[in-house]
Amino acid sequence: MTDKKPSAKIQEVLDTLRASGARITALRSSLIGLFIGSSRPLTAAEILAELKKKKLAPNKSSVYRELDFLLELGRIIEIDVLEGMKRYEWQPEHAQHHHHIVCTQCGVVECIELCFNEEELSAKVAKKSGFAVTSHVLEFFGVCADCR
Amino acid sequence: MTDKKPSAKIQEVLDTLRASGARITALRSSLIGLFIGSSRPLTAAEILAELKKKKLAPNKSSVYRELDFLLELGRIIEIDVLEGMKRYEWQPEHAQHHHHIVCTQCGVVECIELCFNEEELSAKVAKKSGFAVTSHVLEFFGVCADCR
DNA sequence: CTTCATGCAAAGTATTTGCAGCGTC
DNA sequence: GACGCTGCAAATACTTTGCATGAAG
Repeated sequence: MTDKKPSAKIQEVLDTLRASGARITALRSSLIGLFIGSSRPLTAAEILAELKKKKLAPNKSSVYRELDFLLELGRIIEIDVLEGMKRYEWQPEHAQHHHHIVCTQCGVVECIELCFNEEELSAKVAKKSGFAVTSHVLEFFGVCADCR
Repeated sequence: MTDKKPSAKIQEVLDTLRASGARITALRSSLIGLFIGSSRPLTAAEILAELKKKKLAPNKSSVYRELDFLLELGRIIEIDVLEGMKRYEWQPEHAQHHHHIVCTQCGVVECIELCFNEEELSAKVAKKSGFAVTSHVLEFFGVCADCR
């Protein structure tokens, strides 16, 4: 699968959704566009603000419901970097498991990929705890280059 | 420093607090006792319930304020395992940095110590992101032995 | 014209704050 | 008796829900 222009990518997603019986509404397509165009995870408040800029101004309930919808389909995932609110991140088809680093000064959140054996670590944890380990969360905190 | 009976340990903590000007109240000593006697991180609601069992039934504001108090002193730390509420964990004097595993069925939270080089990992992240990495959060999810 | 999606207002959950009174030292 | 601590009620922040209306297919 080759890379596509964002607009083509959005169209592809919308087509798939429509084919599965979902309606394509202004909120839905704008929100998906927003996610695809964003390299960072977004909060509900940020989404609301961004959509307002685009003259959409949906109700917050609708945004939360849309997030639930995309979550259930696995199109986005929920992440939590201890800010007291959740962030949501688009999952490209072959999304690689990755982590985030949060600037404790300005709050910016960036994605990072790590190259260490997380499988092995999970296996260790499973052995130690007796749990069947299904997932994990690993987030870093620090001060970004700009804030230093 | 040798191990002490919980009650002796509590007394020691209370003495230090008193010496620094804090008052020793029923809530304060019970809460500290609760933390010292618990091997797992607690939520505000759990604390409230436990104290009620001990016929204390404090107001939730007081519990939250007491948690803030202990947090500022570094006697407890805040942890977040994506439950929508915070957990608080007692920090023994030479507390070792560790992690948690949460059962996605019954919600039980256990502590685990990992033996892998987290310093090294943080350094890698710092290099990759350009951030000055100050801390990280690593939590595991799975199904506990009882729930399987 | 049938569902799915939306707006609105109200409720829910976790936590915080202002303030007057009480308890510890 | 001074000052820290407490209860209470109200406020805040984020998210969820019920219900009637609206729009996509």
